[in-house]
Amino acid sequence: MADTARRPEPRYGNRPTMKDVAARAGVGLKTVSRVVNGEPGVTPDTERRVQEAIEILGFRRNDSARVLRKGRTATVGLVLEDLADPFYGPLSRAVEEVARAHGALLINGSSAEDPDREQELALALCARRVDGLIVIPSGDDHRYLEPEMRAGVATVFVDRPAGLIDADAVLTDSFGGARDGVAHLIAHGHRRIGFIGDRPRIHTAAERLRGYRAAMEDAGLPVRDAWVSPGSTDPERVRTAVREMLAAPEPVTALFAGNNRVLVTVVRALAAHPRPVALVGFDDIELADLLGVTVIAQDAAALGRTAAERLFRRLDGADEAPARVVLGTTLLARGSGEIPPQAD
Amino acid sequence: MADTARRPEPRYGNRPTMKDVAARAGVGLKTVSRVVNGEPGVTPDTERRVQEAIEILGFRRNDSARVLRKGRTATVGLVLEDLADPFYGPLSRAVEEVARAHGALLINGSSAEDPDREQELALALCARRVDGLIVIPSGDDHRYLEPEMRAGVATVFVDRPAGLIDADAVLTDSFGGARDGVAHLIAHGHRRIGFIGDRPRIHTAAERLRGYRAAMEDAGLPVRDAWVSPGSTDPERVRTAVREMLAAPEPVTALFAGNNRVLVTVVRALAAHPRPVALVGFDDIELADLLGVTVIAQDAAALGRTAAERLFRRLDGADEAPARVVLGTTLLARGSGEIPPQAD
DNA sequence: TCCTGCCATGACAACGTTGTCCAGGTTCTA
DNA sequence: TAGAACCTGGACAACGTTGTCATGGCAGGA
Repeated sequence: MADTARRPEPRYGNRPTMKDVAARAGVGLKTVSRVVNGEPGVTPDTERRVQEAIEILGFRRNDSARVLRKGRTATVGLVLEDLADPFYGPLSRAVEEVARAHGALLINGSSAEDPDREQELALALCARRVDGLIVIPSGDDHRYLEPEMRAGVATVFVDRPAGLIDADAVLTDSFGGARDGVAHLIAHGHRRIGFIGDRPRIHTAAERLRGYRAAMEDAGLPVRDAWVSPGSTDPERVRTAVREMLAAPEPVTALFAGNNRVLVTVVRALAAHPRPVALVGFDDIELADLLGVTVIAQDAAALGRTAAERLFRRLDGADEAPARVVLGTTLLARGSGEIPPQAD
Repeated sequence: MADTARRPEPRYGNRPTMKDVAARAGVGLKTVSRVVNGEPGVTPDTERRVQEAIEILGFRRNDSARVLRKGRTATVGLVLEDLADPFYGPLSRAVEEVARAHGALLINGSSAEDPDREQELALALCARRVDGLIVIPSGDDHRYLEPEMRAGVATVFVDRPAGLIDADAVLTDSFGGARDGVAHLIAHGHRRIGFIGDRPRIHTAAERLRGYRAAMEDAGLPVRDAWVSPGSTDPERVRTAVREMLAAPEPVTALFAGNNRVLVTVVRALAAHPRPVALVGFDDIELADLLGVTVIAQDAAALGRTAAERLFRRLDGADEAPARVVLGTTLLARGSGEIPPQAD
């Protein structure tokens, strides 16, 4: 027990190190390092002996130590809102593919739309010394990241811009998309259109609401307070909003759903409604084609890919000024958005 | 330039270290460590001085170094098939929540159903010395993980069992679920039922096919070769399979879809078909309720949670024998599975 | 034969942190 | 007041790897 007295916990289950391999192969430590990393300057015979020792001992290089020495982790962090949301799956996957192409791994975590949790996560990732950070912000103040960014952590924001700091952002044109969607409804004869979105705290939600108002204004149409939901993705509140808008003194004949969560609930609510109501949603959702739901589609994978590519360009030394990239949307007409206004 | 000659790359962008903080605060290195880690034995006054220095320099502890020293990374790896698949989102998220509750971060990667890529990823995670590994296997030989597991990497397999090694596995009862689903169709009068699943290489796919055959046999029904698709989730091939089964000499009156990918394609194909065809699918999918699709639902989040809890029990020292946990399924009757057989 | 130069190899320090141990000072007790 | 007990603080080594540099052997040319 004496010789392990200084080793309170079995480190990594007492794995063999390069030193052990070197001893076994009867070579120096650095030679093992050379073999493991495929560096030149090792005789085939020596290499074979080292490889055998590696095999026998079941050695695997400890990348923690490597990282400490090299100063690069080959890891990027992704802070998103909820990995379980079908919108973020493809985004995440796209980031992962780009990272993989650059030999990097991905650590990701969900903020659950909680600014404190976002900060905690992002800073934990910085403590791990990720080379870069991709953040889908929940909060609206990202000054806490300034020291990190100054210290060299490349950072790109996706889906929503950073708050109170100057940083790269890759966004979908929420304003334009919503305006197009609402204009589409107006073009099909609607004059009283309801908007149900997420909390206006969230940048995309605010932008989409702004797009809705712009389209109405462009067409010279008024917007009644009763036609705009206060904002929440909670199914119960969305259902209430739908019910109230359809029962208002000036009832809406069409609805615009501000994101995928809201959209599925609205689709369900309208399915139970006797009178046809036109509907356009922001975000495509699976099987929306079969249900004939017209949507403003955004490309989640493209968001992720674009952000990741920008991140790696920075990591590869590009020294561009922070910029905002805005991706367009696509209107997919499938029926629900082309229903004409129905009399009561 | 002389003093940086030995430093070819700016490590972590030249971040301050505890040494720098110590110098600034006029204390010893270890005292900074104590403050940072909230260890006792520091006067309030000293602590304040250190905190100030930390603030001014923008110091953040380098967890890479910490990990090297402590031998634990507080990180678990998750190897899944495709982060973009809506089935894996909730699973991933559930794992993340459990990890978070244990103070660990999650590195995840997609194998894209490629055994080599699965191995590459899993071993890369082991090289990073993740404390534990959760794997949704793509390959059917996991002997490559044996040295790692012996070396102390806790490993739990999810959704599909490990191949050729003895390890924990958390599975859904694919056999029972499929048998129940097919029995449900039989109970509604069907005698000629088609099965379209994924490649039988995949354990769950094989089990579901077995469940289908068992249900048919239990009912004394024959299974024609033409009723069983060779297995692929490729939409084109699924559509072909549907078409051929409906046009076979003994055409099927009902279909069983082996997973969510197959199911959406089958739903689309049947929507375009003139005659009603009964359908039950494995895996619930969003909006399936509105489309009236009867499914055998499995709980992806429960899979992830159960696996992660088992993993952390092991990390906390539990020394149980590897076991297999099987979670049940739920039949959700929504209409498509209750359509009676239709004459040609 | 001797020298030059190259090549394979290894010794050593350093990356930034934490665990151990010791020193010096203070407080309490006999 | 001496001694013990305690507390704060710091020096030092170690974690496992990689970059730098030195060394020794060997081939080739003069």
